[in-house]
Amino acid sequence: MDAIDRKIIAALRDNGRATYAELGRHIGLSASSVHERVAKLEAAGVITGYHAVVDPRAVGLDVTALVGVQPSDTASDDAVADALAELEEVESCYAVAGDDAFVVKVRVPTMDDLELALGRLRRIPGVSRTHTTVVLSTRFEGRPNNTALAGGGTNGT
Amino acid sequence: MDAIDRKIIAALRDNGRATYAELGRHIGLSASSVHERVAKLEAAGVITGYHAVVDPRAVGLDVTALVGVQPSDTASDDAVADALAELEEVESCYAVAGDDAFVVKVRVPTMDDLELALGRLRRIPGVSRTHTTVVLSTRFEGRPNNTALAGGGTNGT
DNA sequence: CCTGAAATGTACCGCCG
DNA sequence: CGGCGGTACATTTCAGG
Repeated sequence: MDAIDRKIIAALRDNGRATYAELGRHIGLSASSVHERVAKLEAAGVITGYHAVVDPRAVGLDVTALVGVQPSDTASDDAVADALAELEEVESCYAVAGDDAFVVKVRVPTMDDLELALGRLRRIPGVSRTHTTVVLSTRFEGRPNNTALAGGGTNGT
Repeated sequence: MDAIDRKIIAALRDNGRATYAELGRHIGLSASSVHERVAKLEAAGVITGYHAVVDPRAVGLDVTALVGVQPSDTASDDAVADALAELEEVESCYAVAGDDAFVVKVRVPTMDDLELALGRLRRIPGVSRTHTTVVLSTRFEGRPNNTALAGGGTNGT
């Protein structure tokens, strides 16, 4: 993982559909070399996938909420996390330090759906309490973070 | 925005580098038709971009935290949001209802860097208080949510 | 890491239902 | 209007050096 890999990663994070030829031109490498490096980055698990990003509101997901989930002592965290993963409305799930065991991001079409989703959350065996923070607006999200990339990386290999 | 568009969106969210030919085969449409539909979805702002997803730990971002930010009364929320956007460590920023005005997701290499980042956060003019929740593990993140896609769409046009 | 060449895919055209 | 086929062009994806 050298400076060229970091450039490739930055470029692909910016435009996941960039062609290898395009990347090569931008970096000063042949398309085949870029292809080979990308394949290695994928195989090494550095690049985990490519995804189209869809405007949530354009597909009717107008309500976002961050929900703290507090399990009762009787349930294992893993079991609760698995149950959370079953709920389609739960987009992300973090195990956290602090008052709650998990914080999840929920996205639903309407407030009514949020109420339904929270009901489903609370019906999960072992969930004793939820603490909901409604998102009023998303200022920015999933922005590239090159702190480590620029700083010269760790050695994954 | 019909059922075919929704299939295309779902497929591209799953694999953002899928070729038009591939999408066409999977859906039962010619590559040119898929190309035209995707172009329209991009122009309409439904698909906002394509991005490679990088394993944060593979690039040395080992620490994640959710930070509630409480501005003082003297600063406008927009000014604070702009200042938050200046910090590279801040990956996402949500304006929220509740005790805090914003919740931001911060990613940094180490705990020391988290301390530094929180210091920078608090030095933003108008930020009076921060409340940090350290993420112990990311169970899943940015998962597709087809609640609305499946449920029949809104009319963006 | 590059060159070269065959297979594949894209992008744009007019045409059709 | 949306979908289809065809074609020149670009890209991918091998081989080998």
